[in-house]
Amino acid sequence: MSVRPALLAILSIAPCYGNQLRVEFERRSGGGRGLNVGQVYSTLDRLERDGCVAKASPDAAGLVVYHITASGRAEARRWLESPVASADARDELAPKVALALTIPALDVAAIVSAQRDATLAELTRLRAEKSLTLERRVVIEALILAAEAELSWLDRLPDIVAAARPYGVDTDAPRRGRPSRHTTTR
Amino acid sequence: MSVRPALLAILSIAPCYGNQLRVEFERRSGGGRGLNVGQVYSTLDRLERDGCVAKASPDAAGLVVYHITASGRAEARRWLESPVASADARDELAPKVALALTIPALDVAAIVSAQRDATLAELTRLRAEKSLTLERRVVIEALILAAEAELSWLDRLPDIVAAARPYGVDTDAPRRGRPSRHTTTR
DNA sequence: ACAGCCATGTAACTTGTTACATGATTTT
DNA sequence: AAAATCATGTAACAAGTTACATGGCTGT
Repeated sequence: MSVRPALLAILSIAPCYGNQLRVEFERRSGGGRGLNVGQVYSTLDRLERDGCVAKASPDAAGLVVYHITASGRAEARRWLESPVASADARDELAPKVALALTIPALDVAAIVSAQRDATLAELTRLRAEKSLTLERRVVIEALILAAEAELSWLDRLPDIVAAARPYGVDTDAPRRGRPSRHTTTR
Repeated sequence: MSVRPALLAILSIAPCYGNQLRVEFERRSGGGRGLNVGQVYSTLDRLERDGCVAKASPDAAGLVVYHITASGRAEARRWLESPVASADARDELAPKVALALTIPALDVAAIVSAQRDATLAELTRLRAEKSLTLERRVVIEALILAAEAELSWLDRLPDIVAAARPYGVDTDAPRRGRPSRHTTTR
């Protein structure tokens, strides 16, 4: 999953400092991807340069907290709400939905529904393609099967969520990796 | 699909010049990905720096032809023969197999078989994972469905190839995009 | 002749990745 | 006190992407 929009999405929940973002990223995107801290800082630099986040001076504990800006919040929402392009959907979609599930006050069902539409459209397009070469046919067949699997997964999502979260579990605010004496997150 | 090993694999068939590699790459990897020529040249620079290819002086027609070296050939073979890691398999595998199908004297069936073993092992591992968090469960489910789709595709491959290539079609040597008066490829 | 493509590059930029340096805090 | 971890960075590099400059060749 691309790092930049994901960090922005996490910052749209609550301000975070650098290393906290790494922890939250891994926790909320379903693991499977270790994120190097260094990349968090360089991504934050670019986000700040682009006016998506603002850097606060180190607080009493020496932590450098970043806040999201209005334009950053808009970019995060755009990313969350727009379907993943089917080309890179394979490794991009599931972590994104996992992350979306941890964001409060977000209509994940609508996002999933939009994604379903997009994937179905793509599947139709793929099936209609009159593939000429063997190579193309081979690739098309893989894309079709992947799109079908993606649809199955999208349809199965409500059950997975319901099974894991019978009543509604608090997954709201970012937390520190290890408790410390510093000011708590909120 | 990653560009570097793919270019190397093409060069293992026959020497090529820069723009020819772009054309061959798109033709042999089943389309779906336009490759910028600029990237071909910078990739060739790195390959030359790493001793994988050697640059010839411009020929009579002004074309700069690259030849693969022994170590480049070894790298290409390693890439072709080793299964794709399941993390990035989704967009990496199909184009790679498509490309492999266009390489003469290559045991594609063995490659596919090795890939099948790897994917099956991965699927078993995924199913065994005791996912704790909802996010992880969501991702795992997507990976399982994708792996199953991948297995279906691998199993269907012989039929696809047989259907498209009843007798055996020549897909050997790289060719120029447009015929020209220059020396032909071989 | 002129438009368009072929072919070779170069430059600037984005994203991702690893390794390292530094200091503070926490645990043992 | 020593070791491990937390936290903030920096530097170097790999890979991909786009845009542009240049010159030659081709087709109309």
